[in-house]
Amino acid sequence: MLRTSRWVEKMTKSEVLEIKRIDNIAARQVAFSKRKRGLFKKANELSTLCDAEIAVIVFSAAGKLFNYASSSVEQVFERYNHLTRIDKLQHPSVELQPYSDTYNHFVMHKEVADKTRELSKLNGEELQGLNARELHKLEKLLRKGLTRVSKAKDQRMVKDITALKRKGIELTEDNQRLKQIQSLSNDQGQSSKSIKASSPSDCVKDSDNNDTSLRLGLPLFN
Amino acid sequence: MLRTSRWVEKMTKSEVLEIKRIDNIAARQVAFSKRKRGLFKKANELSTLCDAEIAVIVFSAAGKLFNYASSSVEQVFERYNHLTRIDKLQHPSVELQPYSDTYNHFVMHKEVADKTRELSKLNGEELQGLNARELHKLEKLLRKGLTRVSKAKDQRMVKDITALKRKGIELTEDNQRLKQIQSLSNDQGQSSKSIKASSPSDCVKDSDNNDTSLRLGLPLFN
DNA sequence: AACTATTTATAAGA
DNA sequence: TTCTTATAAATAGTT
Repeated sequence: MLRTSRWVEKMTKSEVLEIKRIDNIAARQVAFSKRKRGLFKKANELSTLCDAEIAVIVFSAAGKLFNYASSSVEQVFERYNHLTRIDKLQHPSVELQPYSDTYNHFVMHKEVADKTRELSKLNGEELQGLNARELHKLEKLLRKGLTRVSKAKDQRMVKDITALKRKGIELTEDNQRLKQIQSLSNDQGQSSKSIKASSPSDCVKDSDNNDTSLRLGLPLFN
Repeated sequence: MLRTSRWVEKMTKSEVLEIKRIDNIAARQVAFSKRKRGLFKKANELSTLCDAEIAVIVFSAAGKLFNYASSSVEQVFERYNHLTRIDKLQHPSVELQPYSDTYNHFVMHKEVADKTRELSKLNGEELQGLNARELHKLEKLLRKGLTRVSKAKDQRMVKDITALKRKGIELTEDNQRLKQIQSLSNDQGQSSKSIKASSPSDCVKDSDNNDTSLRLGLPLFN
């Protein structure tokens, strides 16, 4: 009798405390506040009692961020990424699950997705998963690194182009002087020859290069 | 009497349940296992009941990783970084703490360090915090993005340089022809004039540029 | 791992 | 939000 009545009582209670989304907004907010506090307290106790490094990140339904960490969230992130990336590189197959905890059934199906996602990221393909803001951030990072590396190359090339232009100007000037002199010569009686050859390459090979010629030997890419 | 005895009893118990590191290794491991399970359960309940997105990352004293996440750890990381970076950029001063939870006293001093670290990362300085693997990955990413963006610029500049060189060669050839013609003229009796002016710039302004001159108007950077 | 005594968390109500 | 209280849940110690 007593046994039965207690069992019925328990069933009734467990229905009340069923773990599913609380529909009443006010009740949900109150529960969130209380349980969040409880969760952080538990995390802190576990960390202290058992010498564990813990981070708990919570986003409320409204999107507000709360967190607890025994050290710092960033430090835990780095440690996590470090470990899982090594694991993922060493165990790319899903079967070799390196994790074992009593809540694997919550985590398992995510781990599969996470691994494949992580791997494809590592391969540098499939950046589609990243949102616009993430991509923007990546782009800015790329731009920043790009700037430094390409600046050196640009400077080199600009220098080359400047030198070539300067040489070209000098040559043009020389050319014009020569033409002037020639026209003076022509005025003095000699008939003119066509300045331009039919093909410039005709005489490239046998031209020995003096100091105004354009064999600068600029290394474009080294 | 009863009251007093219960109070004394409670004091004794509370000493036993004091939150501090458990020295006995076996007891600590058992507690870790039990409490980790409890923590993940609480996290799952909070997530389900209150529609919250949660990640819990736990490193045991031995360094083993355990985690629970309502969605995925990576997803929560991204959301966290997303939010905190915006916050940190908008509120660089320590006084404007955007977070309010009951465990701020655990988190506060870390947030200061985290913020400065995060900011300096965004500024592209102090990449020292990243390990070799991270840096290598970043480097590869940078190289990849760099390749695409700088390829266009390179092609443009190479084209410019090639064009300049070609023009220069043509000019040199013309120059040599002119010199040849001039030497022929000199042989015919006229005394030679110095080809080079004292300063080339002397005649730059009044030279009207013909088709072989070097006013190409190449846009190096637009 | 299972049990139990006890503490702790928390839902409901104020 | 905070307090109170009844009750459920977690867990330390023990087996």
